[in-house]
Amino acid sequence: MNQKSIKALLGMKADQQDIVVKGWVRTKRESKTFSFLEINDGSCLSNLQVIFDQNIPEYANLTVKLTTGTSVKVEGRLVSSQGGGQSVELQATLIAIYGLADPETYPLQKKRHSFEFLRDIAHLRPRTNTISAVLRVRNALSMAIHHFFQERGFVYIHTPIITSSDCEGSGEMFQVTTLPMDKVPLNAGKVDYTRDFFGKRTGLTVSGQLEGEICALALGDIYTFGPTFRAEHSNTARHLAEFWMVEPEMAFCDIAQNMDVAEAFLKYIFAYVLEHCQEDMAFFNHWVDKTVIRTLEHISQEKFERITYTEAVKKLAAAKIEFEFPVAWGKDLQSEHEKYLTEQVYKKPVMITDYPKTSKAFYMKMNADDKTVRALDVLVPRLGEIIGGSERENDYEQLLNRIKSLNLNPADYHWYLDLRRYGSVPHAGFGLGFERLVQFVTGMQNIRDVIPFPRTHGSAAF
RNA sequence: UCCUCGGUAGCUCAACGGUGGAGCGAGCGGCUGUUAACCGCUAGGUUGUUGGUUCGAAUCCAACCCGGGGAGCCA
Repeated sequence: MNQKSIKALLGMKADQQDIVVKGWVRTKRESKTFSFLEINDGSCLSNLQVIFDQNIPEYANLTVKLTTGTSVKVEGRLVSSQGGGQSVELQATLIAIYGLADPETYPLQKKRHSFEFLRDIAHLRPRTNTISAVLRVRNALSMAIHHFFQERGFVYIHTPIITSSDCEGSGEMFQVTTLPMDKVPLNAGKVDYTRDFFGKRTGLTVSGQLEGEICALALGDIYTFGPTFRAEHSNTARHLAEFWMVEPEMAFCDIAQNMDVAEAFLKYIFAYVLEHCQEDMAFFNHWVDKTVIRTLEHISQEKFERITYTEAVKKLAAAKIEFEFPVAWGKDLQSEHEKYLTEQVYKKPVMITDYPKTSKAFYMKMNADDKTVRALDVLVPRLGEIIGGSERENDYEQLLNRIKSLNLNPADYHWYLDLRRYGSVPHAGFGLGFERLVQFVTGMQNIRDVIPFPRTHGSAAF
């Protein structure tokens, strides 16, 4: 027997004998002497139409048992379809059931469900069109990211998940401890971390950047791609407590080259997914956001806008519309400001650089004006910030002064400072929120629907 | 964490102080190369939880729990 994925079958010619398909029933349309099944095996969005009649064993029994969600093996012949919805279909000679799905209790129905409802049944939602398409696109995007960097000679680095370095300013950390929570050892009234597993306070990483810099200053160009954890009480459609982040770091690289890489990176990925996920992307374009394909095609060709923070503030100050939050140099750009720039003024991704030093992290390179740092935010329409990065401060004295002026303890950063004491070079990098990328590419509104098992404040089910 | 809207049948919603309904889904029957199938019938509910106001609460009030949207923080 010739076992095939549905994806492979749908590309084959009719009149193939002894085909075997295994998958799950999506719907059934039955009549007295023959019935239709639609089978999905996850290999692609499309279902395979199976036609079976009373000549196959157990026909009457099968029409009762083959309800939505049932897992089956179908043997038969691939024939050209007489109906209009598909070119080929499987004329079954045998249907065997692996597992039933009681229609009285199986939550997935042959109708549309809200994403909110599907989140409550996250163990079953990958069986839906939208979520399975998301997961296939997610997979393709992962591959695109590796392809892009590997083609350019970047080395894939695995930075630690458990870390003792709190990348200051990157958000609250989840603590990692083996100390007994009901009887925490104390020393002079404070938690005695010398008795903890690592002998010091540790947490889950909020960024692999600092370790990435270590490796970039030895290997040249590197990237990380791994899970990241932030214990923020964020409750929005674009925040997760556990998410995946891509962080390239490049030695002998300044802010301008950093922007070049970020732009080429996004364009490469968009073009890749348009080429490799045509069926899934057509689905998103039809059912989720009717502009996604046009937007991706447009962006993968257009040049990204590049402006400084100061120029952005001028643009906003000249805007004819009234903002809820007033614009002034030195203040952070609000969501409404970013939306205005990407959606009203430029209608494409905007790269903003040279932010006031007060609103950015300590490790960003200071400009000659001593007021701004070489930060880089890449903003996209609808979502806002998808990439955040910078040229790093590579001057030892400057970095030490920044650490001190922010009341951080230089001893905590001794190895980070060492990178500037020994063979320091200009270097730069950025972080891409992987789930935000999936959101942007698919048009999905809520970040919880582009990761198989979302972790957010107050929710870690499944 | 703040603001805001919501929680009623398996799902999506209506009823807005006076005996809780519809569509879809499900079950049963019928019909047709069907494909958002179609036609008929049936079942399905302590209205998120707890307390309060009232002769009477899904409806008004309070607290809590859960969810959506927005904000902040960021990727």
